[in-house]
Amino acid sequence: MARDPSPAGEERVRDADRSQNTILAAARDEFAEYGLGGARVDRIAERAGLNKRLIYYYFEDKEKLFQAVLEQVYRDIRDEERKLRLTELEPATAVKRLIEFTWDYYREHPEFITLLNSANLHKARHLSESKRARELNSPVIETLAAVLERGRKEGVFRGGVDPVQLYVSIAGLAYFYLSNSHTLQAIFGRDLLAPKARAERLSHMTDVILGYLLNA
Amino acid sequence: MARDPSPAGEERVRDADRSQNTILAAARDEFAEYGLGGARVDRIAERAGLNKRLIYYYFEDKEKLFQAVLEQVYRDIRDEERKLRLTELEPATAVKRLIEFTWDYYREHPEFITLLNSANLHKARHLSESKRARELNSPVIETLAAVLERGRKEGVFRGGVDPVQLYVSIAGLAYFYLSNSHTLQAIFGRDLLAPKARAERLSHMTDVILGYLLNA
Amino acid sequence: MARDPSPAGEERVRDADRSQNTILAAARDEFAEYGLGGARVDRIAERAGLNKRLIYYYFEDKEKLFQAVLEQVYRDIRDEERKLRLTELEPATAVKRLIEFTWDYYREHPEFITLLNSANLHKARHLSESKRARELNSPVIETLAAVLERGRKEGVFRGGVDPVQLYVSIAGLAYFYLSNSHTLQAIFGRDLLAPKARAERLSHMTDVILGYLLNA
Amino acid sequence: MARDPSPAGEERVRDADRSQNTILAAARDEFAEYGLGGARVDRIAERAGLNKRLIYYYFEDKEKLFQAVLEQVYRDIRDEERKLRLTELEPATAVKRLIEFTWDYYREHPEFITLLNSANLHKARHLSESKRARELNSPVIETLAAVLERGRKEGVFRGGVDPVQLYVSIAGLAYFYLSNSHTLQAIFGRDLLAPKARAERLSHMTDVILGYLLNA
DNA sequence: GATGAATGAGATTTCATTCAT
DNA sequence: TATGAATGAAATCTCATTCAT
Repeated sequence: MARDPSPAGEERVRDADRSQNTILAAARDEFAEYGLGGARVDRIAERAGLNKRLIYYYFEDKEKLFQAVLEQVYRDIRDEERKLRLTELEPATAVKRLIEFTWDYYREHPEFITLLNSANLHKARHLSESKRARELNSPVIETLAAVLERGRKEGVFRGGVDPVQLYVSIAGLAYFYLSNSHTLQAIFGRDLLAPKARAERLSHMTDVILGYLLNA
Repeated sequence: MARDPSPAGEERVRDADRSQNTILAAARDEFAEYGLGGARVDRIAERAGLNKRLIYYYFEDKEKLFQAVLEQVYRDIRDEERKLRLTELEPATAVKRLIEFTWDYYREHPEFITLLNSANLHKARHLSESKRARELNSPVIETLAAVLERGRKEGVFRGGVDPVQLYVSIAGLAYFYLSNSHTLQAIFGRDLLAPKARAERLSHMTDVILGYLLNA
Repeated sequence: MARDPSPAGEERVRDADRSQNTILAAARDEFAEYGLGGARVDRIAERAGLNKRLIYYYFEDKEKLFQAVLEQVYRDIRDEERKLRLTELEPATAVKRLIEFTWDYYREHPEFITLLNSANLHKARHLSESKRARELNSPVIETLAAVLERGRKEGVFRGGVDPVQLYVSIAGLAYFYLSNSHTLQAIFGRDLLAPKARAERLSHMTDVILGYLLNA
Repeated sequence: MARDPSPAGEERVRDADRSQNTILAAARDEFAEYGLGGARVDRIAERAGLNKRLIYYYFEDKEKLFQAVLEQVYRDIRDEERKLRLTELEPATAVKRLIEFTWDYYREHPEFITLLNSANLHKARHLSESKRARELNSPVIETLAAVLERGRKEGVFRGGVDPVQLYVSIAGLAYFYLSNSHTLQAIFGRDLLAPKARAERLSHMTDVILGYLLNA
């Protein structure tokens, strides 16, 4: 039986897809490391092992590529958040789980933090111009609302807590520590990313949020 | 009597100082708006209304200028922190005061936030190379330690609270909300900087921190 | 009866011809709009609704395509000129007819003008390399010679008029006005292509040529 | 007496002026030879013997440079036209003088022709955007009007001749022959720029215009 | 005959920096 | 102290063309 030299249509498509994804991953790393302004298209091509021209072929220009990267990293975190299944846990456990998840995700995806900072430096123009911005809303907000409500009903949580505010607070406690770890270290002289320091931070964050939420 | 075309020594020095400060302010705005990578030396000169060459004359190169800007904005916030006089207040009031100060300062100095983000994107290299990094340590840490200790002694605060962790947490609650306001708005569709939203955020932050600190 | 997926030979040939003509028309428009240097192969493919590769398949490269376009537009005008039948008219009427034809043809085929300008910018290299250049000679020259001779014999036209010079003059009177209408308009502030202005130009051209030719 | 190493202020200014003029001349030649689309900024810098960056320093970008070139060549021809002093001549001599001038100027400045063609290919956008477009109006129009009027009064010229139409016609007779000399040659097989052919063309043009203008 | 993916060379433009005074 | 002119290196992006079916 002879080898078929012409691949099926789907396979051809997959090649284009693969190239696009390779570029996307390379771009994500480059943008994360240098920011939008400091990123170099040449370096992205090099990282991807693909011709620079192909980047323009698929993504039009640097700005659009950045937008594509942003959409991608948001989709990634949302996918993970969707897997959390917080409603199946006790309210306090659910909140603890969310704090841990947030902390771990940010730690394991430092690119997410720098990319978000870059996006905000540009006033999130790349997101507001995105047609998919709608889909990027966090699925956690709704689950967290349910968790808070259940906790309140069961008498363990205080009432009147806005789930968006709480979500932002949890994020903020983790984000600031990790995003600014270099300046904090330069100024305080502590190694904030040493295992012990990291454990202490997570513990502190949990104390703060639960200390606030739990009824005495 | 002939006009003297060359100003006296002191005057020249004062001019030099003024030029330096003008450049510094222009650079701060430019770096804040575009980040280190996106900032343009030409634009800084234009903002300052001074010749580009002067920038190199006084600050050697773009990186050193960025470093000078960073040191300056840190000195500015530390100066303000020093005016807080938290020890003169009741512990809970002192903490509330610190939260409000942090929130207001970040709000009124958005350039501080973007500059810090830029510094961290570059792994705070500009700070660690600075000879004045030592002076940039926050005077609040020590005062906050005293406040926490007094609160604990008076029985109003829980014990075992690390002042650095708390300081970072307060900063984080404010910083993340303001730094990421553009992406948050693009995704949640809320205007986070409307007066009402701002008041709610400050109120929530205070609730979280005091809820955590105060004994029942 | 099974569907035949491959069209019959003749059909395929007809498809090929059609594709070639589609490309040719698209290329003519593109070259006319942007010149040889400014034309984009991508845009030609887009205009033709065909794959870019086909252009190379049929025409080898951009230069050869331009050459093919040039030959085509010359063939087109020569075909129209052949339909004029000037010898069947009175000499003065024949000349008037030629002036009107020239004016109308240039007006209705602005692409002819810009293509000729492009060809001349490149020193007509695309024509001199063409094997069909011979066929591009105007059939009008000979008829015009006959018309002039008859007019002279009948005593209505002056003698000693070179038909090529006259042909070029008629063309020039129309061509310059239309080719340079944009700059003329920018400078004189008149709208040269308004109906009234157009009628005046044709009238003037006829006056000039007949004023020159006709005996008193 | 020591050489003064610092040139006077005016001399410094002249250096910048000289650079600008050098660039302008180089750009004029390049644009004339290759058109706007085909011109290369690199080649302009090379022709000028100056750093490519300087072109952007003085002229912002390629389009603005083209605009500056256009303004310049228009100013040049207008300056020459102003020197004509047609009103001092007999009407018929004045018109002959204008025809000769137009013919000679176009012959000696082939760049003017190709630049105008380029400008028109771009719909004279570079002129209409120019603030100096007003100044580019030909001074000849008014003088020609006076000449025509005087000729009519003296009974040598026909009446009712629009000076703009006549100006355009004279230009057209010369322009078309020279602008399209390459295609004409490729098609007619004549060398249109040989001395004899040139003399014949000028003679023919004069015959046409005066044949039209002069009363019998 | 027809096509989407890919590429190398080169285009315009940008930018930090230095020169010359 | 201050400045306009000038530059080399490198950035983004373009374009005609070819590859692989």
